[in-house]
This record gives sequence, structure tokens and C-alpha cells, in this order.
Amino acid sequence: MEMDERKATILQAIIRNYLETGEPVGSRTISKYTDLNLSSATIRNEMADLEEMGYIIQPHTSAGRIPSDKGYRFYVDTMMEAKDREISEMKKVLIERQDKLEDMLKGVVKLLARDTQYASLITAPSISMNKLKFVQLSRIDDEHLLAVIVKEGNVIRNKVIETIEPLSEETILKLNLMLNTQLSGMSMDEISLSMITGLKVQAGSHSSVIADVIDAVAEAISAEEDLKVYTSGTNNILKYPELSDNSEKAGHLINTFEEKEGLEELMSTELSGDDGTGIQVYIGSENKVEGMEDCSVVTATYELGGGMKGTIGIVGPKRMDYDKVVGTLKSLKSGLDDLYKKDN
Amino acid sequence: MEMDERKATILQAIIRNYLETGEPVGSRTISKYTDLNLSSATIRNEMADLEEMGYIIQPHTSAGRIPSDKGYRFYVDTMMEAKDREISEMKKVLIERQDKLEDMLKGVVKLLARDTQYASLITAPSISMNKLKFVQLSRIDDEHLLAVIVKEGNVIRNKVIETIEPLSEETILKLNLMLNTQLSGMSMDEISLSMITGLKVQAGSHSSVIADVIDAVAEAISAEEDLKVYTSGTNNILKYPELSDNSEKAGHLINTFEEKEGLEELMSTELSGDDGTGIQVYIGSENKVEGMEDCSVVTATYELGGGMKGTIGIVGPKRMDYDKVVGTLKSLKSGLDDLYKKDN
DNA sequence: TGTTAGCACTCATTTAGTTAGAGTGCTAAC
DNA sequence: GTTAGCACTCTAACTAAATGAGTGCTAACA
Repeated sequence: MEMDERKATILQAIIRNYLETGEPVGSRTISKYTDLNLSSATIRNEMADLEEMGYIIQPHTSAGRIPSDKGYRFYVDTMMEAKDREISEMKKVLIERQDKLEDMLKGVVKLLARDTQYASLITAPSISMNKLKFVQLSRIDDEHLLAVIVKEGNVIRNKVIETIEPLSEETILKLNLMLNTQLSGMSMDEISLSMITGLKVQAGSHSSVIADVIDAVAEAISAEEDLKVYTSGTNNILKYPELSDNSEKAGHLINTFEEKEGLEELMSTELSGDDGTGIQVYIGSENKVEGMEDCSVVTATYELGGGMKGTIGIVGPKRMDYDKVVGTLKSLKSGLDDLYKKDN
Repeated sequence: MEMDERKATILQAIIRNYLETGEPVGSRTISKYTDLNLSSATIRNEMADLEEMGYIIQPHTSAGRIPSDKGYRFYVDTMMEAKDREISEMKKVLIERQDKLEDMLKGVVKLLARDTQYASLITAPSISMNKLKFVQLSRIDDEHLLAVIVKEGNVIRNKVIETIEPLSEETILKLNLMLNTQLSGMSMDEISLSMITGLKVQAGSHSSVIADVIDAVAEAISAEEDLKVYTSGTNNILKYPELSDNSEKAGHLINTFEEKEGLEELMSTELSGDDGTGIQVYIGSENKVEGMEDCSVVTATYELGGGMKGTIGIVGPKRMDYDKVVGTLKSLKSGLDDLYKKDN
């Protein structure tokens, strides 16, 4: 049995209808809905075939059909028509150009949640540059030293270091000079053990401070921590009976969003079937995050330039308005991408 | 009509029973539950009185009674016996002494949520000292300057400032010296306009940089931003039918927790009736945050020393195990308070 | 005067039974 | 290959009756 054009039309009609109503779709509905001019009986025959092929499912004997994961996948891959969506508010948010990246991300993800009515998330663009630009030590008081670590891309980290004995301004100046001549421009794997011991020897009695500083540098440089995830509209999960009827599952999902467990992986694994648009769709069990078997996830990768890539996406029920969501994500993605182009 | 001892005993029995079962409590139950040796008929008379006085409510004619807000309040104020609770895990979390305050707070709030099974939140200790310790300008590259602002209490803020023209190392050194001799030790309201203009004049051609730096200082010094709230266990809201049956309301609550709207106020308003334990209970409509009319909120103020006060608390249904919650909060509060004492 | 037994009454919840309707699969005719 | 027709299935909605917990009130009792 193979998929012919008529079967595809019928499948499309079933899915469209099911997305709209959420009710199983019967043969009579399709008979009227499509312009194939076929009677319900004929449709029934075709539907039996589609069920055999695994595209649709019958919840119980005397009900209509609903799409299976395979059915959704077919729809998304071949029949979806992404609606172009103008996010008018977006421009405001982006043009205001909040100087804190964090605020911008929060704004965008909030916008996405409001527009789609699905739980939304965004990852901060991850910095692939992990080189140290410079370190700046300053004396805070007799027991505390401040280490400011500036990475390539002007990402800044602070660390307060406790000192055993007070350090004079001159010593600090000397340490600063020493650290920067040796370390600046380095990435973590370039900083060898011998360099560290060398520095310690040079520092003499202050070697423990140097050790602490290098620890701080190492921590700051390893970029993992930067994979921060912001969420918005988690409460939308409750709007979809498929997800909220089982409050056990809904609670688990909400918890996942609050604790951000596993969301990084969700947002970072790239599906092989990426079609170049940067949009990816994961349907039901295609999704490997625990508790999301009944969800679909749609993500888009955006790029702020300089290799800074982040991901923005939504999590919703399998019965979701894919066309709208993909359209919205495309629009947001291009908005974010443009941000960089304009900037330069 | 006044509250005598017997009425109080009966009220207590009603509330205790209702907290356990969640079902309206009838006269017969009380007759057996208490050791007053009264028949159900007598209890009924007393219950009629209690209802007239506003301590209990009858959901419908032929049902038992449930406590009103006023009833809960009476219970909490005069009859509650906080169970002493040992949070064994807590020591681990606190002793590990995560060097980042943020991680510690997240750990504590997670613990609270796990222990109580209620939605939990914690505010970072707010720094009441808003004096500037020092400013440190560093050159990042030709167009960017880094301003590190250190406040009393060693709270640190960074700000990248764009410069119109490249600044030499000497200029930056000079600006640093100038800023610190003038500004260090100052609070915002001590920094007068004339001082600022004075600085600008001194800076000559670099006055715009000075303006930017002072803006950054002003922003950093105003402590508002420090009132960060961390949450955990929001999903517990779904565990309590009183809150989750109406998924509209539950969604709103979850949203409040995600966006942290209004939670700062919730955690910072101190009830007049504070009894010196630092524990506060808000029942139902006593609570002024939107959407929390059906909740009770219990908070505890902790102090990390040096005037750094924060608040930790839970939000749950009015029918909550007050004894347990208050016990847990007391335990956590004293754990946090001790943290500081040990430290010094 | 406070307490209790008894009784009629109320009302939410449960249970069972019925009905209505949507949809199917299959067969036979077109 | 398509369609009309029919028997069948199963859910959802509705109705009616039974259940039972709990009340308020009255009258009797100590």
C-alpha cells in the first residue's frame, strides 16, 4: 500500500480538522470538508487504509480518527504551510535595545509565549570564545581581593578571594602585571601546569593567592555556565487538556520548566533533518526529555554573530498549530539574526 | 457571645480534623474525636454559636463545618503547636558552603519545597548598605571601558561603557584616582550635582565618560535590583485541589511564580503582629497579592548578619499543615541565622 | 439550666439505567 | 471504483432513585 495524492489530501484534511476542533474526525466530516466529492463510505475505505499504514488512530471502535505521531510527522514534513507572521510588538522590544542581554532574552521569550500561547524558552547565545582577555585584581579590604575576569567577547566574571594576610597596593600591582603578561589571550587548555607553577614561584609568598585566582579564571573560562535558559508562559501548559488532565504529568512538566532540568539538551540537540531554515520540530515520542512524550517541541536556532548561537522554542501539545508556531519562530529568528547585522 | 474554653476546644478539633481530611467536619465526629464527652447534639449547639461568631462556615445546609479565615487565624494565633523539625539534609547543604550565595539560596528553597510539599520561595538577603566602596575602571579595547563598582558589603556590579575615542592607560589611571578620591564611601544622596559637575570639569574632554560612569554607579547603588526571588516546587500548587481545580487560578499562580510578579512585596511586607519569632502567617484574604485569596502564606525573616535580611516562605492552600510548616521554617531560619554566627 | 435523644428535613454524591448520536465495517448494488 | 444502506459499537449525556451524612429543632431529663 502506498500513499497516493488522494490519501494525502484526506490525511491533510483529517489533521487540519483535528488541529482545529480537537475531536476525532469522522468520515462524513471529511466528505464535506474536502472538495474531492467523495461519499463518506469511500472516505471510510481510505481511512481504513491510512490507519493500516499507521498515519491515523482510532481511539475506540465507534469514534473518528486522530493523527498518530507518524501522521503529524508527515504533515509537518510535507504539507505544512507556515503562516508569515508579523510580530509587530517585537520591533519595539528589540529596538529599545535593552543594554542587558538578559532583559532582551526575557522580553523575547515573553513575547513568544504571549503570541503562541505555549510554554516558551530561550537559551542565551553561547559564547564559543573561551579566551581570557585580561584579569584585574583590586584590593577590597585587608582580607579580600577582587578578581575581575574579562573574556573575549567582553563577558565579565567577578570573584572575591579571601587573603590570609593583607596585601599592599604594590604587591597587587605586581601580581596583576605578572598574571596578565602570562595569561592574557590564553584559553584554558593553553594554560599548562608548568605555567601555573612558574607563576606560583614568581609570586613567592603569595602563591596561594595566585592559586585562587587561577581557579577563578578556570571556572570563568569554562563556558558551560553560560548555557542559561529563560522561560515564559509555563502556565500555558494548563490550557491544553492533553497535558493538564493528568495533573501528575503536568506537574512534572512545570517542574522541568522551573528547575530547567534537561532543557539545555532539548534546545541543543540538532535534528539531522534540519532543512536549512534552522527550524526543528520534535513530535511526541521523538522527544527524548522525560515527561515530554505527549508534547511537541519546535525550536529555532538564532545567531547573534561571532558564532554566538542560541535557541528559541516552544513546548506544546502534539495537537498544536504548527503553521502558526513555525511562522512565529521564523519571524523571531530573523528578527534576532537581523539584530546582529544592523549592529555591525 | 464570647469564646469560652469549651468552644475553643471544639474549634480546635474542627480545624485539626479538617486539616487532616479536607472534608467538612460534622458534630458526631467531634463528639468522638474530643474527650469532652459531649453528645453530638451539644456539639451542634456549640457549632451553631461558633458559626454565628464567624469562626466556621457551612458550605451547604446539610454539610459539616469548615474553618473560616477568622477560624484559621484564631488557630494560628492561639492554638498552633509548631512541631520541631530537624531538617537533616539541611546541614549538608549549608555546610558544603557553596561559595556562590545564589547556589546556597537555590539549595535551601529546594529543600523547603521538598520538605513541605508547598510552593516555596526565598529572597536574597538585601543589602541595606548602599555606600560605594570604590570604582575601578579598566580598558577593555579601544571602544570599551569596564567599570567595576564595589559596594559596602562587597557586592559587585559590572558595566561596560562605550567610549567615543580610545583612552590611554594614563588617562584611565587619572580618572580612576579622581573618581575614587571623590566618591568612595558615598551613598547616592550624598553625591550632589555640584560634585558631578566638578568631576566633569576636572575630566575635561572626557566628561562624557564620567557621566556614563556616574550613571552606572547610581544604578548599582540603588539596591532595588538586589531583591531577587528564587522559587521551587511551584508544581506543588497542582497537588492541592483547592488551588488546582480552577485551572484558571492555578495558571495565574504559576505565572506569578514564574514571572515573580509581586512576590517581592509579598516577602517584604512585615505583618504588624510579628511575635518576635520572625515567622508571619497570612491567611486567605489577608493576603494582598492578586490571585492568592485562596492561599495562605507563611514567611520567615532570616538574617545573615550585617543587616543583610532576607525572607523565606511558602505558599499553599489555606488548609495547610501550619504546625509543620512553621516548624520547618523555624528550623531553616535558625540554620541560616547560625550560618552567620559561625562564620564570624 | 445545661445536656441529650429523637425525628423530620435537606442536600450533595453515587448508582444504575436509558437514550441519543456519531461513527464504523461490511455487503450488495450501481 | 464508488456509493447507499444497514446492523453494530461505544461514548456522552441525561434522568431517577437511592444513599447517607449532617443539620435544626423540640421535648424530655438531671
